[in-house]
Amino acid sequence: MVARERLSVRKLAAGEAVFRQGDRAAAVYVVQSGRIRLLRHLEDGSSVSVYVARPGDSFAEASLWAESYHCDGLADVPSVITAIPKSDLLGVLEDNPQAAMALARILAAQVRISRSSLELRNIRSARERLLAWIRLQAEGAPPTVVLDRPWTQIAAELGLTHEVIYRTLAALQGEGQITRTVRGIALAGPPITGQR
Amino acid sequence: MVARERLSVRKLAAGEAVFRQGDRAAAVYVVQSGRIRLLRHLEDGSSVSVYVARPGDSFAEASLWAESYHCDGLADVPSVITAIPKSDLLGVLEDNPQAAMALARILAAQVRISRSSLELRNIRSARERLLAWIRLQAEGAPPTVVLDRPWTQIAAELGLTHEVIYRTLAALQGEGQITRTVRGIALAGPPITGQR
DNA sequence: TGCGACATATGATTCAAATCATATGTCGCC
DNA sequence: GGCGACATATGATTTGAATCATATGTCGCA
Repeated sequence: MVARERLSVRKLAAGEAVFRQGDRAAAVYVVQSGRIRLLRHLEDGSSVSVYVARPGDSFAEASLWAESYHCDGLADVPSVITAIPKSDLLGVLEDNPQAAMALARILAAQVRISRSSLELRNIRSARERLLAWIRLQAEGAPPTVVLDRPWTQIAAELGLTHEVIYRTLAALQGEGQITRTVRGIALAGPPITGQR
Repeated sequence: MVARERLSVRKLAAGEAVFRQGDRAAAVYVVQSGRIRLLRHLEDGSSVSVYVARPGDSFAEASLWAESYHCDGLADVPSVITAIPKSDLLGVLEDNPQAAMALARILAAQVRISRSSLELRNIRSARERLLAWIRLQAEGAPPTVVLDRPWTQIAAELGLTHEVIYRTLAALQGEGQITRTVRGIALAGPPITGQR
């Protein structure tokens, strides 16, 4: 493990940036509390959310081999994170195979997450895309999924406008496919068993 | 390195499967020649191409920690691959930090690739999406990009129908934005410099 | 050499999501 | 407690990609 003295803790207000796209890559981070969103900017001014790190998650691991960050790291809500300086981490990883393997495993998981988003994006129909997303959320966590962010944000993550999301939610509820509460949503019908 | 005897070489015909979604995960692979496509199946019968491995690339690294493959591995063209049995590779990685770090680095690169596809998918307009894709291809490799697969396949990778791709190509060419040759495509205007 | 599978190409039509508009609801904060 | 920012919600209209149709071109192969 890295000596505790080297780890610096940062507190961030909602909307504050951990780093900006193009900044020199200096550290890998772990979320203590709150939520950090990685946002990539496109030339036309729009942006994509590529990852959302929650408590316990690390982010910006790729900075270990990159000169600069290739996306913004923004706090969605007030957050506390730990920064692990790049050089320190590289040192530990280079003579600790367990640690290096743990990192590889984390990265493999991220590949899977990212590919899942891609899979979701391949579903053309807004209705089916949203349903698939809800099923993903419900997997292993039924019966009611509690949302920790507004639908507007979820809409953007799904690559849909919030208008379609609200309309589709209304339609699905009308059909009895889902039931909604203030900050929650539940699938009707047999719950998904979390096998795989 | 893994003893040569443990590595088995497999030759695949075009269309042949290295493994199928759901098969027990037994090995990680390296492409010697040809091209292997990872294809994930959706419930509705459609599918997404999540990765394309070319000579020198490894694939199915996540199988190291997974019980079973979560996508098909299909040879696009006649291919030769090397299989590295999971247990052998785990053994090597566990007491060779350099190897483990190399794996982490490969995985970090895959995260970036996958996030790039996601970025591309976020561009709504077929025209802009295609242009962005061409720019990505052209990056560092100008002036003419030689295509090694038909537009129909590229269309699917981009999440567009081949009809729109052909129409958009025709339009872009008409505007003088691009020039096309039999198996090639070139951007008009100042070439992209490969800095980053 | 000729058949079959598939890529390239383009026209016509449909359709679903984006866009534009607008209203109400919620919540933090001065 | 009232103002402003933003989420939720829904209607009307536009638009661009999907779909359906069809034709020609290319290439491997029997």
